[in-house]
Amino acid sequence: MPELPEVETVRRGLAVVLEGRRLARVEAFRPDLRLPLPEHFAETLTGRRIETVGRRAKYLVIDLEDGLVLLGHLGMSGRMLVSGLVNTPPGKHDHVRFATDDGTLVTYCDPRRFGLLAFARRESLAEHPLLRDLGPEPLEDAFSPKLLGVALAGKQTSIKVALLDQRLVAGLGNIYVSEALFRAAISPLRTAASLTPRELGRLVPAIKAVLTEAIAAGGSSLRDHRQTSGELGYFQHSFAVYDREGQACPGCRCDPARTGGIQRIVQGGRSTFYCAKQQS
DNA sequence: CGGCAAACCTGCGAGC
DNA sequence: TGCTCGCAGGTTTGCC
Repeated sequence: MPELPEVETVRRGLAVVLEGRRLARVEAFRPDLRLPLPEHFAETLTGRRIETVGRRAKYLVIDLEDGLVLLGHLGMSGRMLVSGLVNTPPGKHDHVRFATDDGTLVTYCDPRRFGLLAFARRESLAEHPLLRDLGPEPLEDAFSPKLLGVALAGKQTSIKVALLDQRLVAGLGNIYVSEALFRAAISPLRTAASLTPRELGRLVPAIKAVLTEAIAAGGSSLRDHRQTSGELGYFQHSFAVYDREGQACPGCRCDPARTGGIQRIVQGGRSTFYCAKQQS
């Protein structure tokens, strides 16, 4: 899955081929995604013109004519792949195909089916159940140390788990939380409410920087993420701590064989990676 | 409300 | 080769 940078990479790839095009043919091969595919999914979309391909948090937000909005979430393993038209049968995990009026095929593929496709209306988008509780976009100027401080106030959970809560800030996932906390030199074990203004002043720019750099790299490709072209992102080569248990952290000169290097712990049921020497 | 485990589903690598 | 186990970019639900 895709976190914000991966979804943004996919959004950009889709925008190039979809914006201004009309959907000539839509085929749904199975309806049982995380949420059932909407009734009359293909018929509703067929013939409609796509205006813009946007993003909110980890959701793709595709605006079509007449105020119809298609929401897409890639879950853990979802992909949107762009190709020329083919007449081959869909792959085992290809669930939906969208063909445009100029001969482009977009295939939604998701082996684990944790992703979803849903309809919304433009005029009530912010109130849609999937979007209404989302916190601020971390790359917008409004996402400031002060705003994050308010969101974290009173939270006795760890800062790691708090940053994964999409209601507090929207778009971070397991990779970029570990990476941002490393950059800000803050221990993932700290209580959310315990961060000082000074620390929040490091954390917010760290979040913005790591997301921005990851978007520029086309996201991180560990197992599933692909750009719409099928190419790999390459930000995984820039990880400081994620998936690097036992290795030396880039800021430490200490010998990982002696200090244990980067630690892996479990918080909220998910792996956290950090350097105990640099993060407190 | 908070916190945590389990659930959803498939695939892959490690270890035996 | 083949089995089991643990783990995976997410989110929701149910229980205490």
